[in-house]
Amino acid sequence: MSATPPDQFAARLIAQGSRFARIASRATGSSRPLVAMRVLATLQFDGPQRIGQLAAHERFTQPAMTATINRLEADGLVTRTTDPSDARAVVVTLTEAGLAEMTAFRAKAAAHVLPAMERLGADDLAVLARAADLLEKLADDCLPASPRRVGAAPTPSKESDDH
Amino acid sequence: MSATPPDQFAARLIAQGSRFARIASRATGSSRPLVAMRVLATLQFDGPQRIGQLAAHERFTQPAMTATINRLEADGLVTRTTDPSDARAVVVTLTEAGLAEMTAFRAKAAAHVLPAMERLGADDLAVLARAADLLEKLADDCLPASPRRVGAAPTPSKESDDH
DNA sequence: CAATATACATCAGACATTTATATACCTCAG
DNA sequence: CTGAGGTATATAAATGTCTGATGTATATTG
Repeated sequence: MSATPPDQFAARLIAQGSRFARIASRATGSSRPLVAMRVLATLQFDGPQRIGQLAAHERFTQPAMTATINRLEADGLVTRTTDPSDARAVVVTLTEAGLAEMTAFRAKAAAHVLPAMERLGADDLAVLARAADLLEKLADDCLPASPRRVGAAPTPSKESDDH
Repeated sequence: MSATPPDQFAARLIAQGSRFARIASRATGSSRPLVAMRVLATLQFDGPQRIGQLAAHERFTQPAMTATINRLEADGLVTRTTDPSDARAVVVTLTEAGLAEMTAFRAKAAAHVLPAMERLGADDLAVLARAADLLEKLADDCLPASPRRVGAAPTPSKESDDH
């Protein structure tokens, strides 16, 4: 069943996932980084979040997420409020305009991708739907010790990065 | 079968695909843009390619692909030769070092993702394998009129972009 | 052979991301 | 209640990468 040997499996998933995301996203004409759309979606489905939470979720550095939120805030897609329980923290909330932008992005993505999908069988569509869930889970599992108090090795190393 | 309504399907696939790719790729410690690894993989599996072909395949502008190839060439991962059949064109070829870098990337990706995959059942693994194929096909279908002489509308519009 | 199209390179400008550092706030031992 | 140390975010500086415009060489066509 696997045309690709197991050691190529992960890399192929990374390559095809990123290529599809880029090409489909560009087809929508969106001029915003993909991470911005992911942040908006996270805010929509998981509710308001702290900057640090969002950064960890996307494997971004905190300054990069601050900058991303700055841009979204400047465009009126999110609002920044101080966490009443911790004055250091900032809670980011999706605005009506942000929700509208997400909706528009989804519509454009659907318009450009669904035609190709319609050439697939029901089983393949089910595969893609399931794959989206699995990719989310795999990504979460690849994040460094996010679950609370796991007590695993604290990974003291520096962990270089990419992009 | 679908927890997500159809108009969210494409956007969710984009979001989860890009997030997984980023997180898994960063876990490998690679300091190279993902597009560089995709280019190397393309050169490995599809053989030497022109700069323009590679740019179209990744939906990159030609100057961006030229710069990407410059960096790969500077690191000795690809070589540049003039196409004997067209002196304007440049053919990019994978080197031994380039192949080695791909192999190393695959090994690191596997090392970081396979543990999470092992918690999945055989059916889910099959879903992911199939999904990689489907994502590739969908991405190809989203590319603007790449197939030769289709005679379709030449898409005269400007098509803004992103990232 | 001249006019036009193609393939790639180069350049300038814009952005995004990283590391390092600063600031404000919280927690808690003493 | 005070000060040390940790946490959440902001800011600064450096780096890298993308796009659009343009230049150069080659190919194609009438």
